[in-house]
Amino acid sequence: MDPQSPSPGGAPSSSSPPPSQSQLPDMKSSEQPSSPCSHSARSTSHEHSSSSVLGSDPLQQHSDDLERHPKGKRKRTAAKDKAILDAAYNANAKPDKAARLDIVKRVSLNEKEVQIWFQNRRQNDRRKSRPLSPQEIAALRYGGMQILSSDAMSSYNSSFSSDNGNASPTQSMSQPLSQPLSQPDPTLSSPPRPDHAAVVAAAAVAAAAAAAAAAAASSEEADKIKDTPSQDVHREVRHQDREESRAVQEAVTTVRKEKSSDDPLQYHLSQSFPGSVGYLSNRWNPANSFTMPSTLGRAAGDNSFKLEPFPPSTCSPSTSSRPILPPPSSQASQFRLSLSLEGKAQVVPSISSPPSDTAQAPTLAGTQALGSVRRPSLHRSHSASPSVTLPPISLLTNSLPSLSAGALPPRLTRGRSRDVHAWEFCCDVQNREDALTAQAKHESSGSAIAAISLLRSTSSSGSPLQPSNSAKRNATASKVAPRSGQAKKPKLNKALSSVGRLQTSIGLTNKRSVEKEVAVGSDKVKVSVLLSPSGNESDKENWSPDEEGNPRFTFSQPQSGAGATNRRPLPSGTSRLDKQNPRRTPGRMLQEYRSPAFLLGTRANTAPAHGCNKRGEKRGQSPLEIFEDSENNDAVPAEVELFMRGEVSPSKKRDVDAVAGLLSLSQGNWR
DNA sequence: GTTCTAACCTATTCAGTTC
DNA sequence: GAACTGAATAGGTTAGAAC
Repeated sequence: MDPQSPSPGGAPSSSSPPPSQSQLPDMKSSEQPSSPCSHSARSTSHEHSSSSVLGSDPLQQHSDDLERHPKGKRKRTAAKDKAILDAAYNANAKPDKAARLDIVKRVSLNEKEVQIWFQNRRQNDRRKSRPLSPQEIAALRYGGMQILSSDAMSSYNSSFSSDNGNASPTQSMSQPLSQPLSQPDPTLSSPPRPDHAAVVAAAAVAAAAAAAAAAAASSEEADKIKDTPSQDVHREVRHQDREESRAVQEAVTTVRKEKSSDDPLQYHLSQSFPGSVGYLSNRWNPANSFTMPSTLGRAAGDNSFKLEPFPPSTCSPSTSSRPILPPPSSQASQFRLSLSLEGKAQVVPSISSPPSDTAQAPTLAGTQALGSVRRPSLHRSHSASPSVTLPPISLLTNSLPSLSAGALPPRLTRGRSRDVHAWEFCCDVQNREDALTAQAKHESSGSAIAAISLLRSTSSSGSPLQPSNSAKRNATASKVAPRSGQAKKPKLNKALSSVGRLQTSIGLTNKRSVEKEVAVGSDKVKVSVLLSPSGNESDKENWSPDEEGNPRFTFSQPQSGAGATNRRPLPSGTSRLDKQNPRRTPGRMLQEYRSPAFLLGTRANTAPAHGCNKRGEKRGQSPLEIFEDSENNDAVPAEVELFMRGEVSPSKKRDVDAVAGLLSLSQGNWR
């Protein structure tokens, strides 16, 4: 009304016009009936708006058309009008018709515009006031930590969702493997099963017993952190006030800082909180647990990987995290691969170590130097004597070093990073295998085939050679490996990005890409690439490798029967995917399921090639060969290299040993 | 009970403004 | 030019009144 009526130009007129078009329809339905009354009032009070509203339609339309359509410009509410509207809104966010009319009188806007303004205002307030989602909160606060939290979340959730089928299989897989050697290892059980908090809790408890003392300090910190998030959530919920979420968060953060020392009890309370809050708190807790350990004390504690994720919600952060951490580090022995499968295999790990390296690498990758890390990861099998296993790893590392040295260290610290590393390791393994196979081929056949394979491997992308996939893959991989720095880096990048976004749809995209690639070419190279990306998505897959350092298991799983065999790969993959997804939309869930399946399939394609062919050969031989390799490796890394190089069959055997060993262990050996 | 009207909500688009 | 904000629209739902 007031001055703004400046109607002249546009406001008033504009106000009238806009309604004309948009409102015309509305007018038909709603206003016309009421028009009589409103008209009178409006006409009296507001000529501009009333006129437009009332219905001097022709005039209005003309003006509207002229004003709006020409440029389609929109008028912005004048400051005065806005002030009036704000006051009115504060007084009553949902004014009835009478109130609106009253407002219209005081403003240069017509009733419809006022109504829309209130609608938009309410909508805007809702957006601002609605409580932040845990993810949002995490994002705001922790930023980088989000990933971890997300992972934790994903894992945590996935555990719930996937518990059904996957968990058991995973457990069965992991347990048998772990049990013989590492029954005492809470970590082994826990890692494979991010599934339930209960399991995690149990593992955490066991681990806690061992590392209780050390955990105390860190636990306190973790509790503090956890507490803070929960508190924050509560506060935010309380504050649903119109304060902007940011302001609230800031306030919360400040409060946290002040209250850094909260009782662990609060943590529980936070968990107990109903609804979103509790959910948030839970997330926070897990996330914190994850983050805290890594961030707080143990930057170096590679072992934390597995452990951290597991402890998630249920377990007290401190206890969970620490117990977990210690076992992996201490346990990290190379045996793990062979252990479960065959009693001999346990010792064999040295041979298996190469394959296991991949697995190990992921596990340890986060933790420490590549070589050392890998070995420890392999060592998971507590039972396995670390000393013996180490040599094979070194051998493996020899082939790997370039790759491992570069990228691995950085991410090892975090779960995602694990995944990435795991992938890398997987790739490395392939590379290793590739190198081996390539060498073997070159040496043995040395013929055009090897050269061709190499060429194809170099060309990688469309390599048609699937049949000889393992070899070719290896060749490609091997070639890539040296380059691997390059090729792998990109992969890593993908993984990283995906990691960052685990929760987000990105994972889906990655999966899709993977699927497509697989479906199309199923080329070895493509597969490897896919794997790396999947690594992101496939925290699942990564998990399997990471936890047990059994990427191959994952491979085998797809083959063995994505669903049927409850072995890790599927369960872990599905469960995790599911778990992560569960949070997300069901649609994602589905996609993720698919993707996992595809991924599995992809891997299966890759792995199967290795495992299947080789298995058949090796199963009979595997043990013996493995022992030989292991022994040789143990004896002298150089000898191992010699094996790799000189022995064509041995090189193949390696692949077989690694893949087949893992597969056989996971499948045949186990059962 | 059905239909109509008015109001509301959510999601989205698009223009305007700011950096 | 990108990002943000706000105005406007479209589709849908619900409650009340009229038939």
